[in-house]
Amino acid sequence: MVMEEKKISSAVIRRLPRYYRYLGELIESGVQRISSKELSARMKVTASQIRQDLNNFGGFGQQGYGYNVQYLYEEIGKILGIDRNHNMVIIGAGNLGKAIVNYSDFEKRGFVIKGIFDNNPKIKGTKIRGIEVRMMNELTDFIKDNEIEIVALTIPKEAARQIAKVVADAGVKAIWNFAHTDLNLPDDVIVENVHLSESLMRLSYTIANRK
Amino acid sequence: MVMEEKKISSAVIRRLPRYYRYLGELIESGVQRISSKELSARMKVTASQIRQDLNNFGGFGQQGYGYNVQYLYEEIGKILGIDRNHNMVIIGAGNLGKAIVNYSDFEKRGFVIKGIFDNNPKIKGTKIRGIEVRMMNELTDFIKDNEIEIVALTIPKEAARQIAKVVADAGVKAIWNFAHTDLNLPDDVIVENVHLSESLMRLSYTIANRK
DNA sequence: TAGATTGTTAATCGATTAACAATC
DNA sequence: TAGATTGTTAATCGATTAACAATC
Repeated sequence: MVMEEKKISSAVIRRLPRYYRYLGELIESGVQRISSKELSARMKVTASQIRQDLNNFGGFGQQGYGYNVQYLYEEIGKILGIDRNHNMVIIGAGNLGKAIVNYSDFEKRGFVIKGIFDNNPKIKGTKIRGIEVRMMNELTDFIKDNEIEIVALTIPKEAARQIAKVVADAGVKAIWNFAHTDLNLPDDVIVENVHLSESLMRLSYTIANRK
Repeated sequence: MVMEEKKISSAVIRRLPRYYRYLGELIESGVQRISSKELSARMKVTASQIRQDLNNFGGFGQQGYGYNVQYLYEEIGKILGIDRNHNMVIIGAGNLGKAIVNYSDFEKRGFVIKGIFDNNPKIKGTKIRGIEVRMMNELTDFIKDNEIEIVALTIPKEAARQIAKVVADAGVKAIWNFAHTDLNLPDDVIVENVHLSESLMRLSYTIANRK
């Protein structure tokens, strides 16, 4: 019997990491159980939405009680795939690349930075948080040898479009794209975009159009 | 007679900067006119959506012809509020703050970085792209004296929550928040979040759950 | 047991897509 | 004029909210 997988909407997926973050903070402050109503007040969403969202993945709560914070936190972690490690490389050792390398929380969540790549020979062999900076000609072999799943692109858009193809061919599963361009790649390569200039323009729109 | 302003949905606003980016690239490649059909093919959205989105703001096209690329680009720029300058300060002179300061495209779009603030006395008075690093005690006066509209927060979450209140009181219009927390501020302060860890978790979700 | 709160169905609301008359 | 393509209304689709029976 073939399981008919219910398709989870991207609206739900967008909210999951936020639930995870709030649950993490609840754990830190020693809260052990929470109702959808109380969580909804903190997060400024409806309790109904929380229950609907969670029930896409199964019933994690208990009638009359609410949700066990620790348990729900772990379950959402599993759903998000951060219950295991993901090997990652950063391409572009500029400020943005360095910022990602130095942000230790990613590693805590299982995103292990195995290498940093740049095209500037002057910084070849230098280290950022103990991780060696390598040149681009090593990239394809490095991806294969180190089972790299994720590539973060913090380089200009023209280079990003070109390198994206290279790393897709090398077999990475996903690209975390900070370049100000869309990447046209085969469907089996996941692309998650962080378009900072678009974010800033949305902010500007809101300034310009608020009552 | 009071104008009944039609509320623009956030889904539309999210797409506007992307239209703007594509139109900019069309201008660079010398394209002078484009139909919604052709643009839809490039952007991988429906032509119907493009026409609906644009018609929230007025009729920019011409039947039988399509849209004048330059004109539409400028009109969307006006809608996004980037037809004028916005003074900005960056709080946090770490790698992420530096990345923003050094990314010259923001300035090209009218986001003028007037100051950089940090709490590390060792870098007081140093310059990043010619802009002086100042200490936090100068912040409130600086915001008022320089008509700062936007504050980018690239500092840890605890500091971000505290400084957000300070700059809101100082009268900034909007906060571009890179800290891994939500900011609870009065409704008249606009907050645009860039939660990198949430972006990375969505990517991880997609890896874990793809067919 | 009584009260609380979930899981889930139904109702509503909003966004996207389709269709086509208007018109350049 | 004939062809192309917009602007806009109508139809569809999907997401959010409300309601409530199930149950801890």
